[in-house]
Amino acid sequence: MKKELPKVYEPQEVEGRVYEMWEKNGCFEGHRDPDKKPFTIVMPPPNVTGQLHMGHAMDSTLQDILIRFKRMQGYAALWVPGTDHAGIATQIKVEEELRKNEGLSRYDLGREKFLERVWDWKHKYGNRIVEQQKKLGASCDWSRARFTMDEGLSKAVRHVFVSLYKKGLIYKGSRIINWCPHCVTALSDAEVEYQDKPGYFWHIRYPIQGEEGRYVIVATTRPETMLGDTGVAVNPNDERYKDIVGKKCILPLMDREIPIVADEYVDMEFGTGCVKMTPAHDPNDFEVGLRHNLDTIRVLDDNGKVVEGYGRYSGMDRYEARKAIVADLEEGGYLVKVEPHQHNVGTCYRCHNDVEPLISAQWFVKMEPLAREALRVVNDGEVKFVPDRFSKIYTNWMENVHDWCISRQLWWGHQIPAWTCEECGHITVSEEDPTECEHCHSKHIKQEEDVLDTWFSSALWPFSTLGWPEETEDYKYFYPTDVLVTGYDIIFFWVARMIFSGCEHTGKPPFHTVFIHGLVRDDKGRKMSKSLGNGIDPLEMANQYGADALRFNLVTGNSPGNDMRFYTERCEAMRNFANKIWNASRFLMMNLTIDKCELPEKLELEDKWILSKLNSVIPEITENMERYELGVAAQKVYDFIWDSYCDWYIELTKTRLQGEDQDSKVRAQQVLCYVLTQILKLLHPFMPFITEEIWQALPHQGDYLMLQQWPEHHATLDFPEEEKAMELIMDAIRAIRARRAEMNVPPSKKAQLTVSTLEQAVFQQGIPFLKRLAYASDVKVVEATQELDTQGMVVVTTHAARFFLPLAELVDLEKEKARIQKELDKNRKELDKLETKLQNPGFVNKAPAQVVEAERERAGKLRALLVKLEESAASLG
RNA sequence: GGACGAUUAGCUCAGCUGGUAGAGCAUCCGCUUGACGUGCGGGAGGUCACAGGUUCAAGUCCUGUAUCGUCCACCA
Repeated sequence: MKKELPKVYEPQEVEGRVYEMWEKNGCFEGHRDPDKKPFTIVMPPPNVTGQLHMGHAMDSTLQDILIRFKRMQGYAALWVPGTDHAGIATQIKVEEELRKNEGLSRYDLGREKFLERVWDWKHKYGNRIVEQQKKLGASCDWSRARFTMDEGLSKAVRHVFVSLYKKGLIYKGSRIINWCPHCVTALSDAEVEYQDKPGYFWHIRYPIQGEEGRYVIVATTRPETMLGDTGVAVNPNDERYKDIVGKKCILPLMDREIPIVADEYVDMEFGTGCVKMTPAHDPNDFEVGLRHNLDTIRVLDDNGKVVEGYGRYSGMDRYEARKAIVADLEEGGYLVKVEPHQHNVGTCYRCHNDVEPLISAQWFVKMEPLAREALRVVNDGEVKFVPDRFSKIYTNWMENVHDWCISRQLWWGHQIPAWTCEECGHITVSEEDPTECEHCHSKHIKQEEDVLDTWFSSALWPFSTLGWPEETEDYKYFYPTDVLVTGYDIIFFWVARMIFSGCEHTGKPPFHTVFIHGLVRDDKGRKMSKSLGNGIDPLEMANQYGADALRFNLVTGNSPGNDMRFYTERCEAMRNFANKIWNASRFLMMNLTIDKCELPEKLELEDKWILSKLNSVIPEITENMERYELGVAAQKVYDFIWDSYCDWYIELTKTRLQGEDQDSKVRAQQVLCYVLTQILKLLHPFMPFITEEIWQALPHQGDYLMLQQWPEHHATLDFPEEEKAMELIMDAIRAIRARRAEMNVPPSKKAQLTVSTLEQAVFQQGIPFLKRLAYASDVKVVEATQELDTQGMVVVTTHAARFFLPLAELVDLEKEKARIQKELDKNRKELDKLETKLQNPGFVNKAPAQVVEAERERAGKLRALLVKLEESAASLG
């Protein structure tokens, strides 16, 4: 069954076709099988309107590797894909389009019409990212794809909301929250990004009432908030201000009397020790205000403008107002000084405008009771982070978590299922839309306008996608899921919330392992971003080098949880690797006369060597995979393929393949084919396309490589003796090549070879290999004790043998002596070190026996080598 | 102010439970060896940031220092 393959692997020609084959034949589907163990991964749902970036590519690749591996191991593997409605992100995008194309705002359209537009948008672009995932080979069960605003998931959201509300874990309250005046919505603490920004520290004089000429100086970074000041605080232990506590001061510009209170919160060392209190616009002031009964006066509206009633400041934007107020303070003689000041400013994670803390009526999830269990499952190891260090980040956050603000002043999302009675004011919260107030039965009820935080629905993702709250078969079989793969950047947003939600609503943590990866950065180590324009499109890379190469690039050369830099050159290197396998397979197929791929009864030395090596690397790779050391596993596959299989084994078999012995030829093919098949399986999770394509062209049983059994260790294929013998021959080949290279002897110039050794049998077997790979025209193996006429010979030495080549005319005798001397020195030094070690009773007594034994063996080899080198030196005179 | 990560070959990084320092790229020499020049063979290049400690043995474990980076934190 000879088959011609193109000389260069063409991923573009292969990938689409292979993917379609898998998909059409249901290879990705997860089947509930009572005889199998389930293995489930839910994909972190990308934004429905998003485009695939390198971060997604890495995330998906890692998940696909895991799921393919587990599938081959015989698990009922299910990878659930889907998309997120991404409240703010999507709404902003559609609003921008609307403004650009039609000059309209969402208010012009009204809620209903606007939402229709967003759904249109979703239908138009929602599938784009799905198609992009497919290009990378993602083996998701697309028939189970979900969207966070699907009917079923929306039902889960409502169920959870009602349930938490009934337990008293959701409440509505007027609290100080983070507000984005640009997005015009409340944000949760997690959605605020703090940035160090240069600013100023304005020192302002507040006159003390009734004490002519006396005043306090407060310092602020946001002078515009003074409009809402309702007090000044000092530390109760501060001797400087003891006498003024309880007095009042006059708020400049406003001429308002505000009390001076004493509160431990104030740091005496910092600034002037006097702090202006703006309870409506600062979380700390809010707390102080509560303790001292200060008024709350909100001075900024939802758009960040000064509200009515503040004269010329009203209607000004907060920054404009800041300027005006500072100018007025200066004019009024209240401004004492201005200092440059670096401070931490909260910004909106979506639009990066400064967040304004303000008091607003919002809905919250009470976190403390939920956090308790979420901490326990991680502390008790029911949920493990890989790498482990992220569990600390998680617990640290969870221990200090504040109540979660879940209402958003948006339209796109799950509308809060709470209805306020216009007559009695009672709030009815219900899974079904109510027709009347549950308290007074009035029909005049109105649903909350706000929607829920996007992360409220994503928090339910591991179970809502499986049909929960219904007790579906999928839910019963596949839940809890197994591994969650995601970047460290959304541990708080998402992972933490999934864990407490899973615990609370399903009674179980949603997964046992959180596999965290880092960010993909550009070649200079910068974050890839739209504004920098330094993003590298994964699809472009896949197009150019193949999805397999891209995947391999993304999974090797970095360790879990660490960021990686993306180098196009590495894609190229991986493309070359794919091509290498392709050509190895091509070579095999060109020589293929068998139609069944099974091992022969009789195995040659080199066959046993490769099989034994394969046999030992399989469990290593499996273990690495199971420990999420995917990069290490990939590296081992890479090395085995390129080094052991291609550079050595294939070369070793060439003599037989091109020889006369038909049986031997067939057996070589069988072993080549067997090992290649095993290799393809090991490589498949990493490079699914090319491995499947080659496998399909090889003799095989079964339909698809992706559904084959993962390779296992076979005790009958361990051949330690043969492995060692083969290594002796390989050492010889390497040494002879090195010598020839040093002397610039081209391979075409063959030379007679005499082997002087105590391992005659081994080297007898090695003759064909020495001929082909050490460029020997003829090989003579003699007993090491035999006297040889080595006059005019170049000698190559390994610990097992000495090799003589009649190439002396090519070598400078003096240089040769120097070379041998150098080698002698090096090895003597090495042996000295070893012998010291072996004479150390500490080492011999305390080190494990096998380590000591290994060192003894090494010393023995070195001694043998030294003896041979000395002989060589002597023969040169 | 806390916590964490990084520091290994010219560059980018691996190195799992301590046991003779590795890869890719770059570089140098040689090779049309009938799978592959997206290749083959050979070489050069590291006192594993620094200082202590534990150990028979430390790139690997512990303590501290330095530099860079990230996250968290209400310092006006």
